[in-house]
Amino acid sequence: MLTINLIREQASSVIERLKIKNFDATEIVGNVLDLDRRRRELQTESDSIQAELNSLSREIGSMMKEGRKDEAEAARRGIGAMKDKQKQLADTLEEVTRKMQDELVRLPNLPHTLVTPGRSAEENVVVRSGGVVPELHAGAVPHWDLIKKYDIIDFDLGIKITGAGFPVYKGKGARLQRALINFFLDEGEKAGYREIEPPIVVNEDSGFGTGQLPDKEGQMYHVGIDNLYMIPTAEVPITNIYRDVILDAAELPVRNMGYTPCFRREAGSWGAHVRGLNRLHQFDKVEIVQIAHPDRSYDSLEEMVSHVESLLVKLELPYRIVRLCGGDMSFTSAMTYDFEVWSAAQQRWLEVSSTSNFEAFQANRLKCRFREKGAKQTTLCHTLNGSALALPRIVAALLENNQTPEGIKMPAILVPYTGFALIS
RNA sequence: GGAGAAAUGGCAGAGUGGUCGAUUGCGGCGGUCUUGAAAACCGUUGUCCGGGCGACUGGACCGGGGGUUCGAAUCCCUCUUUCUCCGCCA
Repeated sequence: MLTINLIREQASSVIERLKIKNFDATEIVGNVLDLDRRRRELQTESDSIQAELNSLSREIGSMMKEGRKDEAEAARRGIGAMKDKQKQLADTLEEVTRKMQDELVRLPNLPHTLVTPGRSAEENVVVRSGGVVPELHAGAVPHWDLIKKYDIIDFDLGIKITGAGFPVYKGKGARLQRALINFFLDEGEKAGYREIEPPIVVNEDSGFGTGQLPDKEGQMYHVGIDNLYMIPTAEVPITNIYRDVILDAAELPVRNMGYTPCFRREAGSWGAHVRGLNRLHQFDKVEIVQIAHPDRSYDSLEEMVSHVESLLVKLELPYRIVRLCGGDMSFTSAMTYDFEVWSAAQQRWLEVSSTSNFEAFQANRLKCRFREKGAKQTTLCHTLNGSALALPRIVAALLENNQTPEGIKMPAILVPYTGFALIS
């Protein structure tokens, strides 16, 4: 959510910058400004009547104390009309404030000035790439065939137990999951992230704090009986640690990470290109989260990008890093880097990480602030997060790119974690 | 799941209808003293929204929401959470 101050002070620049995201904000900004003006007028009026009521009540109090009962009674009778007026003003104020909030949450975050315009993923900017695209042997197949051949991931069993999109990992397949999770967490710890094991269901306040609610309600599994949501990413619980928190500037940046399963309903997104591990309802992911000082949040973003990149290098996967164009960015992001690995058997890039700076957009909802030493005022923090990494497509790429007639070779870095060098 | 008790500022803990945003202690910050530190003493110390160039000033908040009243931290309703006892249990 953008701050009202920003809109009040820089309305035209807000509208201009949102055009990069192909969003016409003219009408909403106009409504917000009107409602804001209205809100402040109402508050001024309401406050002054309330002040008068408060002072009258105090007078009545002292009259009672001094035993001037008749005077008190008279004053009491005169107050009714003023009370009604105040009640009405307060109600209107509440309604106008709520309307303004409703408008405000419809505005996407402003893209950073480096973000280029564009309509779709084709217009994303490739920042750099690395790794070597492998030459596959004749008869190489996509991962959905490999997992059957070696009996390491079973979709049919998942369908039996739960439903489509809930795979069962078996034997070396399960061991590979655990190996990757441990590898990612160990690397994260070396990079200065504190490990968190959060709850994987969250309440409504948390869903609102990171922006999943109310908009993306349908994307989350909802446990109706207790009104809890299954997390779509560890970003939700880990970022919400800092909801309603005021940090010291010296603590920034805060670096946390966590492994969790992630649950996504992915309503309506099934079809071609989502076969096998490419899109699931439940998957594993290690997420890194930073809370940063606004002046240094882009340093944090670069640091996170380097960290994610180092993981792909160590896993010896061919990858590229793209900076999303305005049209491909999420509602909440100010700048996003996507990481894609080359899937040799599918002959396409698979997105394995999305690393973003949300600036103060999320922090404003979360009320996550910091205070400079000695300062009276608080300022909104910047929040950032990135996948480091999501497992399924990494597994898909590892299986496909490393397949040989003898079996699937594990990258050297993983062998101590898996306990085997070959899936055969 | 059953019965009872409770929820107040960073923490501890007063306050049961009338200048209470809230006594006090601890912690934090600033100062005096000291070569420095400690101790002692003095001062200061919540958040949010308005008005004002500013000095300053109005309002809200005592777990959340609603109600009674001229007036609510204090009374009533409701939800949530915590604690104690019983039951169950990885």
